Amino acid sequence: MLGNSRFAVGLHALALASIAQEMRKGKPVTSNAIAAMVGVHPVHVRRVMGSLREAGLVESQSGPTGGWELARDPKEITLYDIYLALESDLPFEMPARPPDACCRFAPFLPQALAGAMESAKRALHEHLSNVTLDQVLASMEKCSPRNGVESALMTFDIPY
Amino acid sequence: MLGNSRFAVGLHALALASIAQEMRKGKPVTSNAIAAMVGVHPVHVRRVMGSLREAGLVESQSGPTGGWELARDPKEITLYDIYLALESDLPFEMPARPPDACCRFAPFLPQALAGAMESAKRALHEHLSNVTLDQVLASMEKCSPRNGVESALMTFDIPY
DNA sequence: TAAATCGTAACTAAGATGGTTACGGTTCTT
DNA sequence: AAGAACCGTAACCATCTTAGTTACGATTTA
Repeated sequence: MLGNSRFAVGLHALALASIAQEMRKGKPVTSNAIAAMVGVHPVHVRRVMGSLREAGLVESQSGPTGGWELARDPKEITLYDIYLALESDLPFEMPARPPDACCRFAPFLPQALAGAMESAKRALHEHLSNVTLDQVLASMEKCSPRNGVESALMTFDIPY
Repeated sequence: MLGNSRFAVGLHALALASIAQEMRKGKPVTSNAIAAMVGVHPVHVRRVMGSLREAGLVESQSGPTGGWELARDPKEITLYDIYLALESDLPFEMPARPPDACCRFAPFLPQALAGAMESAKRALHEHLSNVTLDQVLASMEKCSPRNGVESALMTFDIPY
């Protein structure tokens, strides 16, 4: 586990924003709608989306008719972009140890360990930066009957 | 970050046990020694090592001359073995949402999201299961001058 | 002006993490 | 047999993270 749900929430929200953008031009998705659909608190959504906005992935608008919109083409948003916007670091960070607690018999071991952690991060980075939001959405269409998506769109306007 | 230090601590401890095994046949490493070298509390070390023992990676012995030893050849211990022994799951789990909070406009989206998470886990799994403890130790020798390791071994018996 | 939205601070509850102490069980040495 | 050096584990605690909740202000639309 990641310890938190920011990545999953952010990915879900971006997917919703992307679908909404395609289906209801000009009407952004609100935090409340995202929150209800993702199953978390609207304030939590705004916090996550705030990070995504800082990263330039979404834009927000106040007022009625306001909400969240993608700031980029879904083809140009990778899972790594999302991860980086929402988490301080990839997993497999070496925890910083107090200097005097350093391994006393070999300063080379921590270095080798850090190398192993780094290579895990690299592998992950490589994968995440090769999957786009667009691809995730495409996989949704693949695993659902066409009419399933159609009818789903009909209920997109239900009030939350 | 992983949220905790169990993986790093366990990897460090296993590396120490492996080196000790090679250098001081029959004299296992104690929790206290590991704790001092890794920079954490001895009880924390025993907790982590306990999980590694459950996974069959190490064995422990009580009494004076007791301590921790590898239960397997370092060539037969992968980073994935270690990770799995110490963490409940790889990162990128989809958080379980309450059923009635499920995305109401498309049950297919969560499915697609889960697919993206799964593929990240798969990529990570593949990498971790292809790196052995042996390789990590070998990389230590590579990045240190030979006499560095030699002199390091001299101080391995300092009391903690 | 009223309503709907984002922006954010503040507070809280719950859980994770790891340090610390304590005590019992093993095993070796003498 | 005694004592010392280990591991095993429970119990307790402080700290941090996470996310829910409330509240209030700013913005924008109708």
